[in-house]
Amino acid sequence: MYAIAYGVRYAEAMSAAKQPIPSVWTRRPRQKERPALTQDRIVSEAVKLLDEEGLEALSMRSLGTRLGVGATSLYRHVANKDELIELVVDEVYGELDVPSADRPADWPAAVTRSAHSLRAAILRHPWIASVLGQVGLVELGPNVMRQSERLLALFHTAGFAPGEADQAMSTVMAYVIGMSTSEAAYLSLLARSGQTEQEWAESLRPAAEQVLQDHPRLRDEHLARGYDDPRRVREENFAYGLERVLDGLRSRLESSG
Amino acid sequence: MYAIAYGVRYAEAMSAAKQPIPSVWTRRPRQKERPALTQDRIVSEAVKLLDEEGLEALSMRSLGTRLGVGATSLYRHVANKDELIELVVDEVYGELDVPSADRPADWPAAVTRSAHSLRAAILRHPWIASVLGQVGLVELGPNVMRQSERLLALFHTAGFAPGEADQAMSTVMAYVIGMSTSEAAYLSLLARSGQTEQEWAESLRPAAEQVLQDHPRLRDEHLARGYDDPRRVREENFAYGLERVLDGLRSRLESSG
DNA sequence: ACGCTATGCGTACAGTGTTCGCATCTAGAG
DNA sequence: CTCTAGATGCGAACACTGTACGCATAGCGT
Repeated sequence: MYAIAYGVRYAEAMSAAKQPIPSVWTRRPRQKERPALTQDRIVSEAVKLLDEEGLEALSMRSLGTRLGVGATSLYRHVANKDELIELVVDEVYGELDVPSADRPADWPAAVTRSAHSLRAAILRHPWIASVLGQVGLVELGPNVMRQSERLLALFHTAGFAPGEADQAMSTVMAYVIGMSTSEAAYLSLLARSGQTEQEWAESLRPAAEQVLQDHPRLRDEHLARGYDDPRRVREENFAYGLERVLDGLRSRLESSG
Repeated sequence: MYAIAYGVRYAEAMSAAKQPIPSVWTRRPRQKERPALTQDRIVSEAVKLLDEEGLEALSMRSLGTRLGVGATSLYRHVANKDELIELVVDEVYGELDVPSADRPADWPAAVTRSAHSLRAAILRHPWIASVLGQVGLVELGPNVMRQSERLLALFHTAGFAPGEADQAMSTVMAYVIGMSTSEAAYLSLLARSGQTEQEWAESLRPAAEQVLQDHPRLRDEHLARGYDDPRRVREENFAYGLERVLDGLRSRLESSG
């Protein structure tokens, strides 16, 4: 498919070369037709593809096609698919909104905002749940480092000592990632099923109730909130846990400083 | 390979059938030679394969070979590779040690123990990090439900109201999973590199120090504890965060009850 | 005008998950 | 003991994957 398109483009270039005034046409035709394949373009197109069609739709060939390029051309700018995925993860971290550390007393609000921003990014790109576990060294990505540095600043100005600030940050990050990736995995499954959440829940209800009969406590919890708007429930659950985590950190800060 | 083995077995059965006393030999030869392919056997062999050779070594064919069986035979007992993975995840949850809810006051100790047990299971099977994000509905697995029910009991007897106990449990689970899967992902990468952690750290040091120059706060944190035994550091980090989470939950319990 | 280097790409290969239809084995009924 | 129905194993085949290799080309510096 792209081979045909390329053939056409190539023919145009050839006929243009026959013109007596080559300078204008031969100088940089490439730039206009194809904005030059670059790592940035590959990565951001990969994110788009992942958002639109999900993780299993990302292959080197499909990505190449979207960029009007052969699959193997990508390997000039990216070592392999794993590296591409590392880059994609770092790209997503770039979307975070971490406030700068101004007034020390505001740290809980600032961390809360960062946490919600991370959750939102994960839910915007649910495929990241499947991918986070495969990437060993996220920590070295430039965006990850930039945002970590900013987040760390919040904990430092809050009064956490060096050596402890990192632990506090990791605690919050672990909570947010754990909570959000589980949400994202669920939402991915839902999306793959093609149903709305209501339909899905309804079709699952008989099996669920069957299996909840032997688990009274799970059943009680389900009955307590199982019929509210699920999106709202998820947000409340996230906020609840985040408050507990921040409470725990705050009390530690007060008792030690 | 297994085709040859099967051929031999088959020939034996045929020659045995010629004997005048067939009863002993023809009755149930199958049972002894091959313990009958069953879903349980498939799942537990898959776990062994994953532990020994890692996630990318798990294919239907390789798993079949280990069981002395063709790849496609597995599909009689398992719908999918995805389903196999769901089963495998549930199997791992079966290893958890969640104390039963006896004395209400002991809940922080009991939850702490459960948390460490979950972390240990994840680190014993590091591949689970890569796989957790792919499984949408872990919650319905029988082992997951059993352990959740037990964990929930801890929070109920602690005094958390129905509707809140689930939130408290999710908070702890999210923290533990977030922290442990990130550890596991790192350890998987390390294992794939074939190096010891010291070698690995040493070979990474120049690049790391280079990149830490522009991030003074990350650098400080690194210098504060970067030279201790990394395993110990990870355990301390985990314990620190867990204490904060439980503190937050405890203070919530005291202020509302 | 000429060569150098970076870039694109077609081909090929080994390996994947999964479907299909055929052989075989096992249990139970007559 | 025989016969049959259903469960189980399996080889071949298909569409698709990531990626190594080598050749063609483009654009730049001389």
